[in-house]
Amino acid sequence: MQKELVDQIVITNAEIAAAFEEMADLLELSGENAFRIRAYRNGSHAIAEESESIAQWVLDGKDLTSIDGIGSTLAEKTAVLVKTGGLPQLEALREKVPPSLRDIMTIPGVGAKKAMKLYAELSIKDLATLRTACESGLVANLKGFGEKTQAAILQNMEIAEKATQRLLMDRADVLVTRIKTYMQSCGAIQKMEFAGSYRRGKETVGDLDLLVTSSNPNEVMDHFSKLPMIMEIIQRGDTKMSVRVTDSFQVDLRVVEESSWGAALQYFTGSKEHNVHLRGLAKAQGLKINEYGVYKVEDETQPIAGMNEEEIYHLLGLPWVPPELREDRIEFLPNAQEWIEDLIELADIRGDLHMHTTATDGENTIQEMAAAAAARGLEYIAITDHSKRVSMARGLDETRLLKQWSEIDQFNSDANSPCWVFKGIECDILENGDLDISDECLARADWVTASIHYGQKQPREQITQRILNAIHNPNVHAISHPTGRLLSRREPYDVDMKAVMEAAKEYNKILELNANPYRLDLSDIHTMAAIKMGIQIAINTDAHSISNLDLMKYGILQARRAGVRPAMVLNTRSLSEMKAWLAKS
DNA sequence: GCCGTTTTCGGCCCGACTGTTTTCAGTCG
Repeated sequence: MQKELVDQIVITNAEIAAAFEEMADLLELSGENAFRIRAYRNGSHAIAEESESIAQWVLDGKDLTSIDGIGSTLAEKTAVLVKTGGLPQLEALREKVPPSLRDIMTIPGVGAKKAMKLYAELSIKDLATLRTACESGLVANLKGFGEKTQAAILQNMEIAEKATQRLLMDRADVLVTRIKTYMQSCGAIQKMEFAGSYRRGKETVGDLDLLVTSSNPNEVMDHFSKLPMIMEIIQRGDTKMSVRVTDSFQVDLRVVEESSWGAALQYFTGSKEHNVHLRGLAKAQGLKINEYGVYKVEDETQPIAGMNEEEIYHLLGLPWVPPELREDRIEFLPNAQEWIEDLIELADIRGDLHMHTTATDGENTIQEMAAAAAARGLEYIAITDHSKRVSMARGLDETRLLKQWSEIDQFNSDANSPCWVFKGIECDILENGDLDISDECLARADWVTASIHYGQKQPREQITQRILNAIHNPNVHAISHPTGRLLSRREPYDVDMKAVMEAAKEYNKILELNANPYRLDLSDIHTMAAIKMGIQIAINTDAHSISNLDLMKYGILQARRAGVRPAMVLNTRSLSEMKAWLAKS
């Protein structure tokens, strides 16, 4: 590929997706055909989910219509976006509909129709003018609005601003545990489960969906309404109730009959894409699925399934699909049945190959980490403290590192040691692409994982080349947190992951799936791409304390979302297999 | 605008809740 072409790739998948999402919003505001709007949203979603650079596809002349949800029109528009950076149709729509109306649509209870009505009747274009109009009572006078709507808009405006916040998985777990514990004291509840993106193990959670079975919904809802952390009850009907808890976070409660448990659990677990696909399959077989059960189209009075999820999937000729896979990415592929049962589980993990000690920025000693790992059933760990460039963490130079390794040798030689410790290092990849520890020293390590901590803002080619340098070094076994993202905090480095993966494949190097809920790096999408190429991954906690060893479960969740099986993961090997692997590489 | 074992037209998941309507539209998930 010529240099000029590389320079032209300025638009990311996320930017293309955002353009189509804006098209969809503006088309919706213009009152366009709902299916056309959905087509743009689906296209946006498909491009955001694609792990390879779509811009590169366009420049390589590859056929975009091979992506599900992209037809000839969206393919053409994508090409225009890539080549010109803009889209004439989007510009025209922005002239017709003020783009700031999209902000108004983020207010709960205000959709396209209401936003457009506010604009047409009162010239309201943004949140500020809307607030003024509400405060002066103008909005309540509009046909179809009224006092309650006006008050709700005022109240929900601040929520709209906070609504972009999503909870990390560990925070969501805390909420879930607290709510579950509280709800368990309600005698009217038989079954209870959190559904939605939480059950699917998504990297962040936008709200919580609590599903319960009971023959007395009112008693359940009364109990729920007394949940100590509730700030506001948003709505309450016969079977459904929505509340806002601390930090504006929304929790939905749904009460169903025991006979609908499976159907409701399936329905509310989602994702939307998975459910649309599933209903399509049902329809093709003359069946209809809703949250109450599965029905024959010719007789909708009596459900033929619905008690549990298994019977619903089996009725459609499918294996039960674990919630983590329900994103309509790989779970409906013809061979899914073969590997779904073999999906990785926490119990498959035999070791942890990334953790820190008191020698750098960890809170516990080698001995303490080893004992805690053994207590969690692990056979081995690798101690991978920081190298000297990471001065903030008091990174190790060669002298201190060799001293730590002799300490580990001594630890392993003790017959009473709780688990085996590999002599490792998280070696910094310096800004100039060199490694932070000499090759002579690295050659004496059992396990070297390389990662970037500085110069994260470097241009794509430079960052990518640094990681490639590390992969090319024969002493390096793995790349840790390959994209450097911190969820809700920091964007990933501008790195060409396709090039990284191709090099990892060629040099037989490991890519880490860092299990820390802030990182989850590799992402599920990148993990999926990596295993498809036959790259081995390692799922590690990057623990800085004993308790951090428990973060492994979040890495497992993401791996399951990517369809990872135990054989694809280095640290599912037994100690003897692991030693043999390291001896060869 | 997308898509195809009902294939180039005619479908596209569908039900609950709220506020406003007096039988339903808009919004949400």
